[in-house]
Amino acid sequence: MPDIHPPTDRSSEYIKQLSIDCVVFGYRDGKLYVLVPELIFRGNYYGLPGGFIRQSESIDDAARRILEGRTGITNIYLEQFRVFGGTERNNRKALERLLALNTEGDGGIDWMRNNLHWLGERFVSIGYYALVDMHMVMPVKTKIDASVNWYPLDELPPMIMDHGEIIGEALRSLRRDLDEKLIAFNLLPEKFTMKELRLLYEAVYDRPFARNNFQKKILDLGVLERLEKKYTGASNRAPYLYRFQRIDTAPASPHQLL
Amino acid sequence: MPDIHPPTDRSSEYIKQLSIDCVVFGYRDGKLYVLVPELIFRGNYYGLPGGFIRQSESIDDAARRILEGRTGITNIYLEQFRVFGGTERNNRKALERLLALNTEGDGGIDWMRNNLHWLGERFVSIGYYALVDMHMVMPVKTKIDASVNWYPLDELPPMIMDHGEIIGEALRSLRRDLDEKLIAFNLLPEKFTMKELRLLYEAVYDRPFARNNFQKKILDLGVLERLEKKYTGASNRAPYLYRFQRIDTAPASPHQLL
DNA sequence: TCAAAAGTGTTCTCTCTACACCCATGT
DNA sequence: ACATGGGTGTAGAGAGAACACTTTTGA
Repeated sequence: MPDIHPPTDRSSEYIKQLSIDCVVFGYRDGKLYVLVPELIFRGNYYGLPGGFIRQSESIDDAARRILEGRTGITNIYLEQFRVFGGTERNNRKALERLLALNTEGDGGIDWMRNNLHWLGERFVSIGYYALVDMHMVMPVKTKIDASVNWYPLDELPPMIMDHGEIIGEALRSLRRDLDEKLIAFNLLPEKFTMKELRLLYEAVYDRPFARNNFQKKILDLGVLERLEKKYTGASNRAPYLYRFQRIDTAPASPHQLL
Repeated sequence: MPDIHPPTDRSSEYIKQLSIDCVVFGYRDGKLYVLVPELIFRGNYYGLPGGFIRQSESIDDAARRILEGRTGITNIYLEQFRVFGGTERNNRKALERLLALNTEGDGGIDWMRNNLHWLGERFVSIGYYALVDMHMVMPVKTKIDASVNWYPLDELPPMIMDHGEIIGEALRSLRRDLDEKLIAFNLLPEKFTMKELRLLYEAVYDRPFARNNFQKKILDLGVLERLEKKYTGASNRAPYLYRFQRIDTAPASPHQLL
């Protein structure tokens, strides 16, 4: 079980009152999903995966470390999208109440109780969104998680604090960036059909795209490589598989090309 | 002389290691300007106007407070655009060197020396850009400024740390937002001619816009109110003045309408 | 009457959209 | 053969760019 690298006695190892919250997007079968851990408190509390920033690492590195710990995959596509800095972003009272209701000596609970002086302060949080291939992710619990699961965007559990709003802002940013930065491919497996890509776009923008026009628009971008056909056994024409165009011999993942 | 509200003995009043840097854009005579204070150190050091976040205020409020102190105007259009969080963002060595070279007991120098334990840490900084009507601004020095002046974008002085990069990112964000959010009017006086607005666009995007097409595009937005003509005394047709459309009777500044 | 600059209209092109048609595949 | 769904082409609508022309103003 990975550590979320929280403050310990050496809490000065981390920047105080500054956190990172990550909205991890995944895609499967026509739906966008978000990776949401359930907290160990009794009573169904859900919060975004997050963490803190070490004195010796950049905020981007911190976000990457936090996400690699939660997803088990490296080289994640990450985008900083907004800072949340309202004065109401303080956990002390809620934490004290929850800790009073959760007295058993669970590791995570103990840890939070020991670090309440730190965790109970007002936090400014930097929002990152991540795009991952859901099939590559094995969600990993930290010691403060009861579980970590994927939830469709339209069936999110009630989120603590402003984490619901953070997801909303992440989606707005994703919609703004998807076309411009050509990052949709980070949500798909290496090989995919045009229909899969189109359904992904429809899931992100929550609207239909005309089949033929979408194909033309995407192919005209000139970033896809057409591969072999995909025979599914269905009694219809087999679609081609495509791959995001890799530049020369670089064995890079898509987002590094941009 | 306003205070920049920095840490004092009661440094716990502020969030540590977290700062705000502001890129204040102004426009005049076909050029974009940025408000840049010169620091009191000998040797021409220029840094963005910035400050810190009180425990009792949101980051947006902090940015507003910082800017109101520097410009003397309220109701400033503000946009958070990015966080800068590299590990190299640490002033200690540079500060110690500068303080050693500036031994006279100036108020600002003393204050920095007294707060070096605080100011010398690594800082994560939230970037805001502001759009103001240059003619309304009376730049105000804080105790660590030697002067505060407007500089055209293409004649910026050498900036400390990563402040040059911050300005570049602010401009990129401004270019992305200008059309989408209809915020150009915050850079102009209340009444302006179509040519002034067009020259502003040309300054922001550093490219020409066709006169007639620009006029059509802007008027088709339906947000401008045509006022009386502006007689300049020049021997040519007098242009109309326009005003950003106010909604009903609200005496609001433009950005509040969005 | 003229030059300068503002206002306005027209055409051309390019892109996006909608509709149509053809092709491959397994039953 | 036929239903199903993928690939491709074409005509129409709309946005944007280029060009032209008219109007106003003060010398």
